[in-house]
Amino acid sequence: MRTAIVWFQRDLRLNDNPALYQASQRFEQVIPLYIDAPKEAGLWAPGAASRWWLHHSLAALSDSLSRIGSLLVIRSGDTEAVLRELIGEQGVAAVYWNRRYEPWAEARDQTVTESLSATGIDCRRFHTGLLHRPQDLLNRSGSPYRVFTPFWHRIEAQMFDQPVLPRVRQLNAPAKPVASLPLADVALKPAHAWADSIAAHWRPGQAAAEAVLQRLVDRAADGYADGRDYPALAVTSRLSPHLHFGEISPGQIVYRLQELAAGDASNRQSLIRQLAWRDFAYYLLHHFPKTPEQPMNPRFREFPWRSNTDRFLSRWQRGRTGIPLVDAGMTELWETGWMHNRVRMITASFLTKNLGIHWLHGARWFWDTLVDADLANNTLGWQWVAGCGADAAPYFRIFNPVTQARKFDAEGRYVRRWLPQLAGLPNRYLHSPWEAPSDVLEATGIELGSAYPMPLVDLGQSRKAALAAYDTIRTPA
DNA sequence: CCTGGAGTTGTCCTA
DNA sequence: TTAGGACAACTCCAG
Repeated sequence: MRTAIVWFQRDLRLNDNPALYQASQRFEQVIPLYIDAPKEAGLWAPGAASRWWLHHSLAALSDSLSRIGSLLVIRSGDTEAVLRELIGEQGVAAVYWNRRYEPWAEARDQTVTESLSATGIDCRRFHTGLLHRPQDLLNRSGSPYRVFTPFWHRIEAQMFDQPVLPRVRQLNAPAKPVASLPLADVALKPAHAWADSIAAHWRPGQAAAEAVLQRLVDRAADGYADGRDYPALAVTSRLSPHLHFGEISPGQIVYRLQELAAGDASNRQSLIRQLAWRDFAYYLLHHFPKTPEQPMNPRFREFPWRSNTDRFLSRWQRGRTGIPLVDAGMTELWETGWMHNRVRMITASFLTKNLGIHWLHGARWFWDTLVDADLANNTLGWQWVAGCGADAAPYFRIFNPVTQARKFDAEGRYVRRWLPQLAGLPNRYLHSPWEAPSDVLEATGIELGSAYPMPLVDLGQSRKAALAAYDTIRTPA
């Protein structure tokens, strides 16, 4: 009986899973394995929200596997040591897995492959997490793209060329029992009561991911293209955490989006572009592997970020800046493990530009609190906002959170949902309560400085300070 | 080889 | 009230 290990990482699904599918076709016995080895990711070991998701997603995967005659094996420790141990126990001939694309993972997987192959183990890595392999695309001068639009023009025509594999319906477990840690023993689930709050908003696992996609297609992604900028509307796909953990593949999403009728072409196109952005984020991470910590634009190494961050940073983290839209966003993040995309840009712009705090502090907080925390997307997003990344926002583009709120949350539905203490304010003052006359504040019983803070900084002054700071690193004319 | 246009997500001032 | 211009620098590519 020939036996293979299928090593699960960020591909926690039975559908369209090439490593699992190929192993199930070629081997009589398959051992599905998850290895808990957070240290191997260094600074980017999963944060608290990711661990919560991972715990439940592994439970769902384990349940799915048990329905097809198999069992998820969970082990903890150094990846290569764990693999070797299991190979020895079970006389395994091959290890199959789907690639992940973070630089630390690519380096580790290369080492593991070389080492196991040297001792006669057949190691096979499959490509399924992205629509395009990062190393395959270069511009005409042979260097990596740094701007999204040319990258998009290059891949646009191929977006639909994605094979989708059938679900694996049966898996033979090895005759000899395989020891596994109980999921609860792998310190994934945070003890905070905080986890209960996120749990109310999400259902991890492949089945839920497919239901989310099905609903998106059924609604014909109704209003996505026009509505995705309005945080009070529930038109975004909310697929991001499912995609991050590979409960669904980008190929499956593209495949299903093709069903949308011609009348929904603009919604479909908008969604497909978002998947292209995801590919672009991984593309940049592959070609510029230091960017999770280092600014892509070297000039920003000299940028005068605020040195003492403590007071401002913690107020931002907990949504106590005194700017309602920023605080609403940070509250949504804290309570649900997710934040609307436009509000991510606005809260990030406020941290980096108005508070002058290094984008890495923001990236670290998002990393810990987002259920969809993803190294490529997080890095691209923060560097873009800070102005130091690829295709970045120009230095003068500083979001005014009040202007943005009046434009994208005109009725105040989003701010009132997350900051109920301000709900009584009339729309006119909701987004800038410090401008409300005292009789309006009294009538609504809101005391600025206690029930809700005064603004941490003056928006106009801090904007000017940011422009002056950016001026110090501009090239001389 | 050179040149010009265009580029996910903005703000503010002026006329 | 609203539209237009200024606010960089750089990347990529079509012509």
